[in-house]
Amino acid sequence: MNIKTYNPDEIELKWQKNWADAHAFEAKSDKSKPKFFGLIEFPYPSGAGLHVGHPRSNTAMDIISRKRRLEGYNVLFPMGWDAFGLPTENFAIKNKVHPAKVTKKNVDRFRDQLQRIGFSFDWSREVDTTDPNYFKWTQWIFLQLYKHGMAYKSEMPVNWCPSCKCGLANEEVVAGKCERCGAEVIRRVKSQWMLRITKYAQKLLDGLDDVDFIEKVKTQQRNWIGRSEGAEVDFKIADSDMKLRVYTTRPDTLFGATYMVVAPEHATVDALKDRITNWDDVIAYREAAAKKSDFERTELAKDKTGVELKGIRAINPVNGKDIPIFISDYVLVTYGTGAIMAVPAHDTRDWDFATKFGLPIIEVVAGGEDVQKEAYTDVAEGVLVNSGFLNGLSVAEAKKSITQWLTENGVGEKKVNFKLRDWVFSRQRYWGEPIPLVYCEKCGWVPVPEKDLPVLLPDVDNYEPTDSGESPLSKIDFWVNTTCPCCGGAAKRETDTMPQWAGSSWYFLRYADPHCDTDLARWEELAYWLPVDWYNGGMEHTTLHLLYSRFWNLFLYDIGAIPNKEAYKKRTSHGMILGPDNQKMSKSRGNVINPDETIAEIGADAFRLYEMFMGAFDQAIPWSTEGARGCRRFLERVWRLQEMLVEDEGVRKEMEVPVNAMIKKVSDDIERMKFNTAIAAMMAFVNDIYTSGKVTRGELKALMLCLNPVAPHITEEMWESCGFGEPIYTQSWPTYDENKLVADEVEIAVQIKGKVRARIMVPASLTAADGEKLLENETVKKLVGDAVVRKLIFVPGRLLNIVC
RNA sequence: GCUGAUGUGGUGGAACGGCAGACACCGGGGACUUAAAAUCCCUUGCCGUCAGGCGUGCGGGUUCGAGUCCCGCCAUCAGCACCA
Repeated sequence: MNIKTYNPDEIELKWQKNWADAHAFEAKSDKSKPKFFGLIEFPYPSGAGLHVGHPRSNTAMDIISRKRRLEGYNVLFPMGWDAFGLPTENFAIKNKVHPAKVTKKNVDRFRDQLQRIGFSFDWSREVDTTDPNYFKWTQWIFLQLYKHGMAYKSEMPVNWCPSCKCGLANEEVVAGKCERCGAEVIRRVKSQWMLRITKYAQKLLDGLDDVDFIEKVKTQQRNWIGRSEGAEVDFKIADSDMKLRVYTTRPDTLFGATYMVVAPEHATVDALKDRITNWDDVIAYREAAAKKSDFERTELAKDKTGVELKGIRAINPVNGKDIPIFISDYVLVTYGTGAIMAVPAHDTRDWDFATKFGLPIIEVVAGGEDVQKEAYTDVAEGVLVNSGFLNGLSVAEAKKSITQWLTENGVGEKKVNFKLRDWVFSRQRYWGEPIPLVYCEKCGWVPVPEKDLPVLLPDVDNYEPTDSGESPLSKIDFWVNTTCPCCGGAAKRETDTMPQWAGSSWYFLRYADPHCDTDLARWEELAYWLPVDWYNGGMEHTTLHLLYSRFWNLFLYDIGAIPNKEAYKKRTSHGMILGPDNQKMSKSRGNVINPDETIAEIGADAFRLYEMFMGAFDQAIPWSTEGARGCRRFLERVWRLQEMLVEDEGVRKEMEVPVNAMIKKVSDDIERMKFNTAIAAMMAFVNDIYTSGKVTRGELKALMLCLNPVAPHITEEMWESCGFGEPIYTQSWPTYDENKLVADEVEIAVQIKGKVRARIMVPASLTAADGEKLLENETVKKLVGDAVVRKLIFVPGRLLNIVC
């Protein structure tokens, strides 16, 4: 047989065209088949093009999707573009082009790159968040949120990035810096649209119990939502009718509260202004605290500062003692009630503060060391002391008892708090979805009627951000000025746009029915395709996109807009690909690997193979150009199997175990995302064939089917040139025979007291009870010698351990 | 500080409590070549001439048997970080 040399360029382009012409990977409308919806995060089409990180997640889900198709599923594996966003806008401003043009160019480039890697996306369902037919529904969802009281405008301090000239969500601030540009974030009071995600805190938490997310994703979301159970307690202000309410998770320690602390901005401080004798100090402290950025506030965390509010005292409701009140920025106005009771004996921060200010430390939970030297915070052990009717109780019992007491006496109650904050949803930017509301002097905020959606962006030349913090849209009079849908009078459009997270918060729903113009997607399509069966993506989105989109999905379910409660059934995560120097890839380090160049050198199949073989899928791995070449070498070896092909449709007796073992290993490992060991199993199989000197058609077919999801082009080409029949994408996933996974004879290790002394061949049929028989084996006899066998452990197929 | 993860050859990494280092990369040797590349074969944890010994971050423990389980440390990475 005359075999051509392996030419990936040629065969890869050939098959990519074949698949496209045959619509091979389009999801079928046939709903009688079981469905599989595989999803990966749609990319932001940046000007830089794809990097080698993208294909890791894509290839993994492509492999799973291709396997599912062979297993008989109706598969939806879509791709789209999360195309609104700052870099495009900045590039457009700098180069004086419209962001829509930049987006189109970038999208085309991304699409070409993805197609060149041979992903089996259903391109007929491509979505683009900047397409008016798409963002019409993003705006529609916003209106539903608004109508259900889930969107509100609020005058509040926001995280402001002075470089992007834009407000940021809490989730977008990393260590006090802007997630995108790295500039120091400052606080700025602005009127912003907010989404009431806090109302869904409990549902977002509960939903995690019903889904199959990898544990670290669940943990991170739980921590971010930050539920805590405790109580609110009222402390009377002495000689007045006023009360100061605190939140505590340790109501059991109420007898140990020796002072109170309120956040500097707390309203009660102003209400008591006339009675505070050191008001100047209070003002000075407040101003100093306000000037600190969030970053400084955390940096100085260990060093507690504060000012006592002189002239006023609070009364501890449980024992009537009067105690001093301080302001300090270690208490946050945004959490709980913005005020705390301080129990220095059992809280580290209170202890630090009390020590610095010479305040009394009273032990109320016994069991620790000296509380004058260190706070005792253990809640599991420890017994209440110095606490009146709580004495002798455990912490858990005391919590229950005191909470009941507080409720009965009308001075407090049980309370659940969350760390989760509402979502700042306004951006003062041009390249985003306009918020579909107008402001009318007479009617207030009025939603744009749904029939008038989408609200399009005005087509103008100038959309630079303003220094005043207003959106660039605010300068475009013809767009801003409109009529009130309610009274018909003059009104102005909202000029803020939505954050980039808006479009990505529901895109998975759109894939079910991407061309629908009557709904965000038709009910029956959603009912069939959703939820997403398997969603793979980056850990960096755990508390951003993944949480936001779960929130939108839960909300849409609650208002009856969609049939599914949780968005994603299963979530997994891939590790990052690092540069060859083991550092995060970045332009400035100069360690970025370009996928186009790699594919030009070794081909898309080898590229895909290496992306999956390089290491454990969920761990960060440095790129190795040599390793990638090794994968090309493997494919060359596979290609040359054609020269060794013999006319035999079956599997040779001696190859039965290798073939069945490979099929089992590959089948199982793909499901566990252990792609590296699945590939290793195929390599081992190819090595076995080379050792045997030839390959039958039956053996080669098995290999082609197993390898196809990872290296689809070369396998289709070989399948065709060997005359194996219709293309692989129309075939079925191979099955294995349980009875043919082990040979008749197996090698086991012989150990004496746990140390390996020899290896012998024994029949595979031996069971654990047959250990005695092995003492008759010549090798074993020699090892044991005259010694008395005291114990014998035989693990069939593995080892014989003799204790003597 | 809290939460989670990780620690195995020169490198990436394999190992249901059962033969540590599968599968690769790099390196070494050989074959084929006028030569090189490609390819094929052998070799490749460390120490030792052999016998053998030592080896999975460190120290203990459980077990016939521990990379794996338990206790106590150390280091690295990621996320959160004054959340009462």
